[in-house]
Amino acid sequence: MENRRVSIKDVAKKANVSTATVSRVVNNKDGVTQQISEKVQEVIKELGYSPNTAARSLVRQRTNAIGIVVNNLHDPFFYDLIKGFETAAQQTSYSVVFCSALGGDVKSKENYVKYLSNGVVDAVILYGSYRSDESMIKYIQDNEQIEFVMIENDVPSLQCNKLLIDNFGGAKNAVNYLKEKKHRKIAHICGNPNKKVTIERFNGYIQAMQEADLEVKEGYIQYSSADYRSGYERMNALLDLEERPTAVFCSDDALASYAVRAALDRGLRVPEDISIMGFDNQRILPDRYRGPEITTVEQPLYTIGMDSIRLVSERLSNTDMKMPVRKMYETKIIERETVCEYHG
Amino acid sequence: MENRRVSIKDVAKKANVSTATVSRVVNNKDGVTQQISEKVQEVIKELGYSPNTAARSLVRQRTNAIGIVVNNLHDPFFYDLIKGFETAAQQTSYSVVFCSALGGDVKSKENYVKYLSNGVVDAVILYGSYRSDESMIKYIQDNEQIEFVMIENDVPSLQCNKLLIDNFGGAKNAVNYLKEKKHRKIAHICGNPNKKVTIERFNGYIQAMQEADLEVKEGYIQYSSADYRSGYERMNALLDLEERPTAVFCSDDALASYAVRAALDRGLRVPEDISIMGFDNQRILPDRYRGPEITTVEQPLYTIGMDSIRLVSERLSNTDMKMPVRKMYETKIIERETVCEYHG
DNA sequence: CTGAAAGCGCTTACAG
DNA sequence: CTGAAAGCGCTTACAG
Repeated sequence: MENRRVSIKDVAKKANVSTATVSRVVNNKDGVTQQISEKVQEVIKELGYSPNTAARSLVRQRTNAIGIVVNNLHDPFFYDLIKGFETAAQQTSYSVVFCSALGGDVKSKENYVKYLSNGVVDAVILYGSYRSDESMIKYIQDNEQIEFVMIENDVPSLQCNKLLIDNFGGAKNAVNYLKEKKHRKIAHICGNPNKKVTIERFNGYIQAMQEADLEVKEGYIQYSSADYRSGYERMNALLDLEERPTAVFCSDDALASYAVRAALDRGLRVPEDISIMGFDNQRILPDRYRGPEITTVEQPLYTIGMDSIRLVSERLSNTDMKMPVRKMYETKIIERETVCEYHG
Repeated sequence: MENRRVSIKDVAKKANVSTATVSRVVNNKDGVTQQISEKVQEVIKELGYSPNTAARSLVRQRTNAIGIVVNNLHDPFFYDLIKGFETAAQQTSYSVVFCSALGGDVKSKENYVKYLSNGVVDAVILYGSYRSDESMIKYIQDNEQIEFVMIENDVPSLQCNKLLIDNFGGAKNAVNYLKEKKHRKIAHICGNPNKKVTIERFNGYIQAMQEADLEVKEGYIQYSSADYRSGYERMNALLDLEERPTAVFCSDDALASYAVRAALDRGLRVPEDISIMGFDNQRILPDRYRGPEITTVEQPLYTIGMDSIRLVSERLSNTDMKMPVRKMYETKIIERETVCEYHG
């Protein structure tokens, strides 16, 4: 900490050359005599010199780094996404850094976006869609000189790259799948009300029910809180209904895992007595869930993680690709243990 | 991307003041007329200016950021650690960024350490102890002008901060716990041979066995590969032994989860027929483990995550704390479902 | 209270 | 092939 870092000047002086020459050998530019180059490299090793990233970024107007920001990095929900990021990161020459805002802390998330985009990275990848993100969105809008990719957040006013998931279609498919299994009384437990995906999936449920001419009975729509644990009470509310549903589609797997617990705790069998379906194909469920494996809708997070980094590195090297990319990823039903055919 | 970012010069020109003045209002320094300050702020808002981090870091010789590097950020093993980092991060004014090297990729890890320490952060926190980390360690040695904290890696030659876990003692406690439960035939499945903790825990096992005058019988020590799934075969090898152990202490929970699977698959009951113990208190086990909950040794990763960030922010503001900190964290036995008393 | 100037540590035309 | 100089975008003594 105390003794100043060794700078390019130090090695220039010691090697009896100009800083320009040192810079050339550091960057492997040709036009330096073999002999001088060797001498310089020797001094570099001796002094343990390595170039200052901030200074370099400043003059190059390029950081060669990519930033990712999410909420709750610790959440195992991100397992596949992060793995995708890591895998692509390893294959690129960019350094990639992750930033995380705890909970739904909007201010902190916005600060990270600002921090990153002001000269610490060349591109930022943003996961998630909170309805409270507006001021951040506004900031991004005003700073379009950096590459942005929004994952799973379709803000119409934003001209940046978007990697989207077909939540609406996925939810419809879930309901249709339940319908194929002969269920008619299908309920829905909505997810975190702050997240936009919740609405998209809710709309998918409604639409599918309508198209299938299935009635959404009184009480069949249960609104959970931001805490997925509330899936437990919501399920209980459903089970208390006079006209109990035979299947329930939950907005996400964490919620579904709690719904299953509730059913099990009431002595019901899942899926024999009630079918339960989730969304996400989250391979790691919260709080040591050990019930039956949850039938769900998969979103391809691993692929999206990979694609986002690749997209950004391509765009960063091809300065001519100007139009932002917009891509929608399809979902897939994963059949497991919590849904079976209804025998009425 | 195309149109240059707005710089301090742009706002200075537009506001008819010097860049010095703009800088003063941006940094809330007093000595600027109310009137001028307001004018400048107006222009800043209008132009959407925010200061460039790289430039600022360069002149301040301070980045106000902390970097963390781990292997396999996606691994749910990090749940508590990351949560600790996040929590402390939220309470500090530093920006914290995570970097991850996939697998045991030493080169990539080293590159991240270099990248971060060359002017992108003021301190780097490093988790983990691979025996292959030597060249990285050497680099850190040569660059002690930045704050480093090594978590769970006691490199004697390094003069940096160290937050250590008492793996040796924890392993001893595990064996003693098993002994209290009347087990005499206690075997051990070693962990990833590339990690130093494996050795420490192994040594703890040996030492405790000796002190308790318990025999380490032929075949009682099984060496797993770097893949925790090999816990399965290692357990089978143990169960094939003529003199079968009645308890096995595994080097980590992931390994233990596979050991349990192996026992269960052979029709044995856990713990009635064989007791199995892990290490880590990893709350999320791999591959949808659904066996009995594993009795284990907890390492306080949440606390360590918090402490490391706090430590570093303190040291960064108190320039006089020169001696690096070295702290050892104790472990704790967590009793769950995979160990019971032996009735011989 | 305000600005001109130096400097943080680099890179890169431009001369020679 | 090599170096002097300008400049990236800031901040901060130093004058005034």
